[in-house]
Amino acid sequence: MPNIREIAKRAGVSVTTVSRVLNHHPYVKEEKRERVLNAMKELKYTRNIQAVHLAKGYSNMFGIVLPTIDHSYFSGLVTGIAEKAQACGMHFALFQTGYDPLKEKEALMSLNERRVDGLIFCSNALSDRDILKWQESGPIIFCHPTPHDDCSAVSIAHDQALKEGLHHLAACGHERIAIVLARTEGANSQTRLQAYQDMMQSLGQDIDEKWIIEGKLTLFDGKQLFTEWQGMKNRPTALLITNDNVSAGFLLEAQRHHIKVGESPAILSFQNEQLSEALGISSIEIPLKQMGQEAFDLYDRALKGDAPEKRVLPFRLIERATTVLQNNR
Amino acid sequence: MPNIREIAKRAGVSVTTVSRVLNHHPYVKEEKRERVLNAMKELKYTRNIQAVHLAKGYSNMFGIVLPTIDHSYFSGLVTGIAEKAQACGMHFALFQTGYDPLKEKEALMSLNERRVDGLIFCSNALSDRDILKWQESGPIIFCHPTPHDDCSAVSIAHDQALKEGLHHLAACGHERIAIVLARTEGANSQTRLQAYQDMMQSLGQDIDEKWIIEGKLTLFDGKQLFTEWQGMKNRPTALLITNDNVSAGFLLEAQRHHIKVGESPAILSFQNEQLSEALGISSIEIPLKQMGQEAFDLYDRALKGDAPEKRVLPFRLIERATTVLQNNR
DNA sequence: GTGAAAGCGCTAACAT
DNA sequence: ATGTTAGCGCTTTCAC
Repeated sequence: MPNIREIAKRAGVSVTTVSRVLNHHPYVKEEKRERVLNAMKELKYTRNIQAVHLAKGYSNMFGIVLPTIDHSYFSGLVTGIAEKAQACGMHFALFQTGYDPLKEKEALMSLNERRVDGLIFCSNALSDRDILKWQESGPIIFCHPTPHDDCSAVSIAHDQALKEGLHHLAACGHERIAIVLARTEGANSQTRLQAYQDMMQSLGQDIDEKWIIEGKLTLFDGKQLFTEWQGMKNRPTALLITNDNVSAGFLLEAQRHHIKVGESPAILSFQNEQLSEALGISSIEIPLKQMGQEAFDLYDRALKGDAPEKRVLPFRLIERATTVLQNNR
Repeated sequence: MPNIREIAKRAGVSVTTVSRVLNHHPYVKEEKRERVLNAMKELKYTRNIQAVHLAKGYSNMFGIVLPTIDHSYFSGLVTGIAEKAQACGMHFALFQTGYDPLKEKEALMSLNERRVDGLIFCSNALSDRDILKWQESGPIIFCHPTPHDDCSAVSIAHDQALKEGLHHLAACGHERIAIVLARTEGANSQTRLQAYQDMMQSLGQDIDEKWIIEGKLTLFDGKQLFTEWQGMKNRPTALLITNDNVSAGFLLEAQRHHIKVGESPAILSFQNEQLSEALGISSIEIPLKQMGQEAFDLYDRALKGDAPEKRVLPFRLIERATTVLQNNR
């Protein structure tokens, strides 16, 4: 593995010139540039990126932090981030946390010790505030609404989407509406629940505490949810489910049990991936790819020193078979 | 950002001692270790991992190369790899290629310039042989059967699984069986097709060239496949589909068209993710997580200089509703 | 335009 | 046990 010193010797120039060629610096005579390029070819030179990193002080590498990549929500988000990153010649490491605060801290450690220049949090267990303490080591971007104004974030207007969803269910004739969340999150969960409670109150509907269901993320969780729903004494007639996989699991399990259409609860989902379209599940579209792209853009701007920015993306309610006007309730 | 020199000064020791403390070297007096640790705390020291990488010559970082993370096959595989990697304190970068050879080459470049110590290829467009040329820069692992004996690989016995699948379909009374592949791959595709052809011949069934279908990877592709199937003059009565998402798309589209059970073709799928269970699709289980774990293990061993190794994991045919005994064909 | 030389922050002989 | 010192391979002033 030759280094630039050897290339310099071979080409009869200084290491500086070699470095200039390497970095496309303009001030190099064409003739010398050629000589250097040839020497590189002959010696099969490849730069040692680690040395570049040390000398420059950054690595063009960032980290994506998420609970698990094995879920369409997050893999969709990552795909969007990756597209843009790749176009900029940036690389990224993946940190899977399983919502373990310790693992999230490891990602923050990687930022601290400069393994990555910055981090994009797709979802986090630690509080946003705690995470932002590490910002002096590099930019941190969130993919959910966050109240802190010293950081950039991208998201849809979750509260508004939730309200619109409830509105839709109400318009379909439902009053006994349950809400199904992915997990118990700190601040976000609170605001969402608040929106739910406000909305239900305005419908004049008391909330059964069993109607607030948390910790549902996968298809399997959705199947279980159906069983739980069956076991409820005070069954909701509609479910607002914050993830397509859960909705699909619920619906498929309902079908497997040959639940009659009239008896199955209405389902309004979030995300709108291919699966919910194929199953005819009404869903509020979350533009994941775009969200990922914007997240990267925000990261890129933060790197350049731009001021923090909040971006709110549009959502769209897509009506399908699981939410239709009810007359008999 | 203090460096070890400053820590050394503050603690009244040499940089070597600081380095030793940092690397848990045994030969350090407890008292000095304390002093160093204190100095670190006081100055809020964190090591610069880039400098460590340069000095050591490796980075404990590898790359995972795949067409897209936004597919349950690959995200499952990555999850398995990540679990093991994380347990070893290793990090990884993701390279999404979309089966673009140029992008695969970029990943190989990253290996070459030591951004990563090695690569795990989940699936590749370039030939295995071409990829292996880069092995002098670091270990390369494949996640499919490969004939080259200078590399490690993990997979299930694809050919055997395919044969067992065809056997099963034949046992259910099918003779006109189509095969649906993810894409036109070089060597792998050939051997699979060979297995298909051999098997069909032994069934005494001529193959309609339209029964060999390629380029199907997603749920959406599966929906399209149904339409294509409907349009065929010489319709197969059974489909061997190499991916659950495609199978699900096909089945759901069939259901949407109210195809009667007897008229819908039998489906035997591969992968066996939650979705195929929920939909009652017969599927040949591919132990993705385990495959990922083994892939990492192979990588780890290759790093240590162990000899290349091929690992073949067990598969399992799970019968469900889409493959049942037919009497009327 | 070009080059000498001083880092970047850490590791690892080697000497003591 | 501990310290001195020479790298690791590149970038980047600064002077010419």
